[in-house]
Amino acid sequence: MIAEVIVDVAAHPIDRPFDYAIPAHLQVLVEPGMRVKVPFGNRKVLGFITAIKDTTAFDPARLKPIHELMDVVPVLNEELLDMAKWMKKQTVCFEIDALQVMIPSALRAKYEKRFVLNAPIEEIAAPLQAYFGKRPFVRAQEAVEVYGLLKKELEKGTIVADTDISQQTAVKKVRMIHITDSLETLESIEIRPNAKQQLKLMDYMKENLGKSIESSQMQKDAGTTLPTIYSLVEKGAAIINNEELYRDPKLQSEIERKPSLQLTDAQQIAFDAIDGSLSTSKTFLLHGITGSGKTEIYLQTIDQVLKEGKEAIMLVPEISLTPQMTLRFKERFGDMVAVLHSGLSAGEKYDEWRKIQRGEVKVVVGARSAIFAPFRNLGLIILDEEHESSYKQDDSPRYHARDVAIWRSEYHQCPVILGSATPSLESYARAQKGVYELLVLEQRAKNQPLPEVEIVDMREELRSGNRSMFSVPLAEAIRERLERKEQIVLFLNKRGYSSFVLCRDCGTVMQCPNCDISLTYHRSTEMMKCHYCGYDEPVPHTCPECESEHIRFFGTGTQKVEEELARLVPEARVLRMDVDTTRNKGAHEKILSAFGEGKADILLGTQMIAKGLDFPNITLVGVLSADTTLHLPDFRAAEKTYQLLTQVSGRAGRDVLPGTVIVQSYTPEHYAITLAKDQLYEPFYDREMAMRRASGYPPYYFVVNIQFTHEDLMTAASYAEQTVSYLKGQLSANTLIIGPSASLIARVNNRYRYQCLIKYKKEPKLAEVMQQLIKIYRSEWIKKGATLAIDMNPTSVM
DNA sequence: AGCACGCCGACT
DNA sequence: GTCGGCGTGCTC
Repeated sequence: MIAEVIVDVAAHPIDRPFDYAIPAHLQVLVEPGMRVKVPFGNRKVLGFITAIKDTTAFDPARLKPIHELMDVVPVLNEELLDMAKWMKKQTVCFEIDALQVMIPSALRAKYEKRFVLNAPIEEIAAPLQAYFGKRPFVRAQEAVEVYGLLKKELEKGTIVADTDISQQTAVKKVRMIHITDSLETLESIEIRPNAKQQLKLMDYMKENLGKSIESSQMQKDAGTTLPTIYSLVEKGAAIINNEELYRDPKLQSEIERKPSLQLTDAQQIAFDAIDGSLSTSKTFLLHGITGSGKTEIYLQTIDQVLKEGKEAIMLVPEISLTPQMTLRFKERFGDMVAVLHSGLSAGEKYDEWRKIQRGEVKVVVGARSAIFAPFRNLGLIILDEEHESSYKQDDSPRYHARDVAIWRSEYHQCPVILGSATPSLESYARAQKGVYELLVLEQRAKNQPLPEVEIVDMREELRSGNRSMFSVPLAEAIRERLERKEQIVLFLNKRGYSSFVLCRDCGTVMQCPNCDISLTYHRSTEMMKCHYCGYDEPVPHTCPECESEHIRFFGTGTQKVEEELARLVPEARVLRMDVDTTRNKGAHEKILSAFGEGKADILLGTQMIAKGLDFPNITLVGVLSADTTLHLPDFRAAEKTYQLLTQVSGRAGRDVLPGTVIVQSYTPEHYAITLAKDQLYEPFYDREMAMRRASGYPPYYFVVNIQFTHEDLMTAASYAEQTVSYLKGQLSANTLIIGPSASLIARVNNRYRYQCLIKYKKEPKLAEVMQQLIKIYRSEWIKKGATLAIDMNPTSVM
């Protein structure tokens, strides 16, 4: 028997199966989808078995045997193995990357170099002996200072180098003590009268007959020690056992289960349409304005799927995976739900994943990667807020969860629901063409009116002498709400709004030495930081160029707004929510719940507050500048602005109190802003589609972005140039090839970035041409230190 | 990607 | 003389 293995080496020449002999003792155990340790060249690596076969095209005499089997149960099933092959083609990634992204990071390999003793310890140099304590090895990291000595031993063969491979996080185990349920057994046990500890523990056990208690807990409760427990275990009072434990099993039973809500007529129509197609691979686009009750439709559809004995995946963007959201699912489905989000530790994610793999849960709620949940009998996939760009992974494998969802729906013959108040143009266009079935919810579920939106022309404000970031109407509205004890949300687009340091004498803005981007001022740490490469340095007191002391912090970060707000309304209690204040685990939730409890009047934040904020007392939403996303050099700028404004407006007036939204803009006449005012999606769609058609962007054209980086500007440009002329020769005449041009941020980490763009409608040879391009890159450019990244269907082209 | 093999300059 | 620089080639 021979196994095809995809090894854990992400490199072009390695990106294919390698055949290995399966040793006799493993032959009954091996299955595709299991992880194995295999010899590869002169080292050992982890790999995935993708197939098992009887013959090989390779010289059978030179086959190496699998070194070790890592799993008893495959971590990937046949569906996911097939999908990896599809992803490799679809996204131009390494198959190993596709496989790795499907399993929890805890299962990914950890390689650690070690020096292993290969002779009695007395035979090695004396200074080295101390490094090996009782262990037969030292980690290479621990022994850097005696590297020279080690090298000599390596030559003698008294020490050998080795790589230890393990998975990153293990299954958590606890020592459980199962006390016998028979009082007679306990009473028949003889304990010497002077063994006070044992007698005390015996009393404890008699009180807890038949119970299973964690040993640490028992030690605490009974005031005893582990050896004492062991002595009673030996006498037959209890059984000791190491057992698997799920990390933090959030006491499901404490969450009160809640029944379904009554659907409105509109919800019912949408529900019926989906319910009638549960065994087809149809894709539905559920277009419902904010607050129209999409979630209730999801919940009831999932309920139907569960009744049929199938499973469901519910994807949400990471930022809207709030405790409120997960609570809602747990209330409905109890312990049938696993939740996967970035706030979990690797171990916790692994545990949630195992619940799915073992069939202990039937519903998964999670961010992008939850689309790979190893369900076997999938009945429904939902992508809420389907337009969100976070559904596309921005490094390899650059997959879009929507595409994976549709692939899985075909595999399982189950429907996909794409839900959004502001669908992506791609999805809406498909719905128009009848590829997806469009379902519309036009009314808010509680029938509240849409909030009133006022657009303030900031140019007027400037003209009338108001140079602050708060327009007169916004400032007034804020004061008014404060008086009425209502709550306010102020929203600041993060992009383009980081604070920087400017010298007022020479005009210098502090730049990152490694990247073409200005450094961002971080007040909490008093550091200047580069958001691209991580470079940081202390805030200077004088200008680094002209040594002037007239330097000032410029720009409008949330911190800056906070300061100005303090001058405007000193009495207001302000909560700030941005990357700085939410860095710690759970900080996000804390801020939100504090705001919900009315501990602050104003919530000030970036994108992350645009989602899932559902508090009845919010009656004013202010958008400080709607323009920042609008003028980015990206074909999706208008779409993103429209989506953001709609999303943000939806935060106001969600309950009985009517809401007002004030949007400040320097280009208030732009259609993305005027049409978002009344949530006129269709007109926006038509306008934007016309723009896309004219400029040759999705959904009219497919786009591929190819980016080069190199230490030398001219080299990067030259490879991009060569690529453009190569592509022009290979691709069809009506395909547009744009560039090469420098990327928006032309240098990151001291590497120059050049890119070119392919826009095509039909290009049957594309995959092949990309493979050819990779071959050229591999055979020539890679050696010269270039990198190449191909992004099929990028969400943005900046 | 790693790692070994292999062929030329500055040190004990 | 040797240590070590990184070019080249291979990995079932």
